[in-house]
Amino acid sequence: MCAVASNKEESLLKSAFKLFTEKGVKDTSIQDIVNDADVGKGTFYLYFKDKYEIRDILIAKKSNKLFNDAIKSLRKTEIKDLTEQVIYIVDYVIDYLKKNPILLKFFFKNLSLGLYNKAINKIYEDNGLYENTMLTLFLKGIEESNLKVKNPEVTLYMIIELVSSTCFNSIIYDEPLPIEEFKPHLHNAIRKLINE
Amino acid sequence: MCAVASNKEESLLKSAFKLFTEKGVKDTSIQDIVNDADVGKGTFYLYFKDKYEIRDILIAKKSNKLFNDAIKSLRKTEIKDLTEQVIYIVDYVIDYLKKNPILLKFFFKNLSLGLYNKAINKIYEDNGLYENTMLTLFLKGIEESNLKVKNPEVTLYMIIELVSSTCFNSIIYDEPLPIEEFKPHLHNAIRKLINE
Amino acid sequence: MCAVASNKEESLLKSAFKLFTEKGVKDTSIQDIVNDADVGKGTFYLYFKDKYEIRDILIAKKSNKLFNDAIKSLRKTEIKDLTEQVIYIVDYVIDYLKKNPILLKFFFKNLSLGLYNKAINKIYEDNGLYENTMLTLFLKGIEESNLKVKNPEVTLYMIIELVSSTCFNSIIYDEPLPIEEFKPHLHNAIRKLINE
Amino acid sequence: MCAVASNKEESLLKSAFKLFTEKGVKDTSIQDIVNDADVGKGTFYLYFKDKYEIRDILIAKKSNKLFNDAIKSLRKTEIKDLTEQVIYIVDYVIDYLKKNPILLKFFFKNLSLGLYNKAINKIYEDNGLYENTMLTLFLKGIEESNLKVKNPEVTLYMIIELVSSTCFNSIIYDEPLPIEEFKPHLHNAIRKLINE
DNA sequence: GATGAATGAGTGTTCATTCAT
DNA sequence: TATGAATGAACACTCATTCAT
Repeated sequence: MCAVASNKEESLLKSAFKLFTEKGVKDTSIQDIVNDADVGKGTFYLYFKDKYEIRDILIAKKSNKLFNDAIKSLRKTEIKDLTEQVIYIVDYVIDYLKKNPILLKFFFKNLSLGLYNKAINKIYEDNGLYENTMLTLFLKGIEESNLKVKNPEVTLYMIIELVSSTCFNSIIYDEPLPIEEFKPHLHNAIRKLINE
Repeated sequence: MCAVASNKEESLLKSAFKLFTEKGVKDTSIQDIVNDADVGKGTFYLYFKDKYEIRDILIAKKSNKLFNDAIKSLRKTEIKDLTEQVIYIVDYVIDYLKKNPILLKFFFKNLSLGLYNKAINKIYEDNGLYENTMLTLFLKGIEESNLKVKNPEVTLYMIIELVSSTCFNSIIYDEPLPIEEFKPHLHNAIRKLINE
Repeated sequence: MCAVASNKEESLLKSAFKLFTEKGVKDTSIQDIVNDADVGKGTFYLYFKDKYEIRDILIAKKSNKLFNDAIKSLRKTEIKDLTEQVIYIVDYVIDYLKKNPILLKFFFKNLSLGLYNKAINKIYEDNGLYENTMLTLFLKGIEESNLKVKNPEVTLYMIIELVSSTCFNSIIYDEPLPIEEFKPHLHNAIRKLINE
Repeated sequence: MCAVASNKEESLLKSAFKLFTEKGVKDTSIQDIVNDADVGKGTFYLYFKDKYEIRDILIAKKSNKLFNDAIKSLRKTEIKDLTEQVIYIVDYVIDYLKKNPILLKFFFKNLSLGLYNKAINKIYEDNGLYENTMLTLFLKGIEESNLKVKNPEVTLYMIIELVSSTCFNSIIYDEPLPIEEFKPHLHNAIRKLINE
């Protein structure tokens, strides 16, 4: 009776995610996806325009979930300082991705974490996924604290880009340092970027 | 007298670069390259393993040239402060890419500016391209100055990743700000990251 | 009281005609037709075997209407000479198709005007559309006049084939002459073919 | 040493013709053609743009050959009267097609005999196939005779269209008459159309 | 070293048709 | 009667790679 997402659509998303993270988007064909989902090829086109639409939907859903989880977890702590809150979330995400390097590769190979990506944002909006973003958290945090951040959007943007572009190499290749050694530098950099 | 790269190889590199920046790597076939270079298709395989090898070689060569040019230009100025030297180079590169957005796309869509990328670094080494890197400049600069930078490699790495990941969107999409408005924030961030 | 064609069937015929003349038969899918008719896909198969059945029905109905209109219009004139009557009808049809080149393409690309086409004639019979054909007009005309036409069916057949095969190129491509310049030659040819 | 048409290209043309006449152009896929020709699928695209290019080439070649043969045969006769020459050629073509109804279908289903078709004419020109056309024969014939034909191009055009559109049904379906019974009517019609 | 004809696995996409509801 | 989700065979077309010359 209740509105359930079609089984087939769900299967396709599941299989696509599995294959994308296993073999990469480029090396996954639509044939692979429908084989794995055990549906007809035409069924794919009933729900998605092409491989890239399903990819973007997956990035939006998965990254939204990850950030929401991070924020939920933050809420359970006593951390009040905004800078430390940001660092907490960054660490939460890093730790999660450290344990899921496949997901890490999937995210980073495909349009960063998507927080500022137009195509992805479109999907967020289409699916009402935008309740608790880092940005709203950050903006509220600045209001509530007595921090003076000149242009908070830009600052957060720089932090996210810095984190995402450095951590990929650090987690995957231990370059320029293994992630655990790199973290303090990153925390330090974040503190400098936030504080005047 | 010295070993000159074969005419054919040179032609292929030239044509590949032209086509990659015109149409993108994905939409350039090996057929396109050999047609433009006016050599046989088999000849391509005499010099390169595949399309991606020629792409990586081009990124290494072109980015090396850009940085060398930036450093040469810096030498002609009177700037002595290391932080300002880094900012000068960053601006030099930004201004260059602003005028060559196609080159920008080519670099950024393909493995960042490549300064810390393994595949690219392999090529640097294979071709002895590593004389005047930003890193040696930076390290020397710190020695000569009385700056206290704890881990200069990591700091420079973070600066480069921050610059490259933010500037692409800024130059191409004016997001989160047009590049000229974004620059002061970037300069500010670089100053914070370098200075204790 | 009498058997009215189902609303759905009527809708499908209407939509199919619209789409066939807009985009051509080949480029119109059954999906297009049922979308336009606002009925379910399965409904199509309730009334028609496939796309080509609906096409043939449309050709039969539309060409029948066009000839009937031509004959009605002829009746309002004072033309008594049979040859001139045939020419009048030919011109009526040409003028109509000149104003509806899309319909022209639809007719001609699909089995001539259908007057002697087996599949189409089958439909004429199935639908009792055969009251006022050119053939009966022509045969009656010969009886009533004192013309000596050896084999009137064959003669009319040749005239119709001549007209239909030449006029398509003339109206659409102005080849070998624009239709208005071509008409006198055609009239002349018809006169020769009818008169001994 | 001498310029031979590639074996593969020749094979493809041969197989395509065989399959087109057996099953029709629409029901022949490129896969069918390359299977029959025993070459790789890519080889097809080395020589032809698509199915329709190979079709048009075949129509041009085959129809050119047929008309040339007809004219050669005419030269061996003593027929001097232009009208009778035209009728001779028409009969030659009809008789040939009567014996090759598959070729007949192939021609007629695809753009008439191609004498006035733009796409086909392009191929004629590209291949220098245009030495002895019916048109040049007809024009010369009129010059040499003392016939008064107002617009010979248009007249010949009408004759060819009349013949081709009527004979198809006559040969294939015996409608409106079997071809041998229809011929006299056709001859008669041709005589009327040529003579003032 | 240099060539380019030949290959065929692989791709994304379409669409007539079925059938459980 | 009416539906439309599901299907999968079929399609045209691409292109990296090979290899005989």
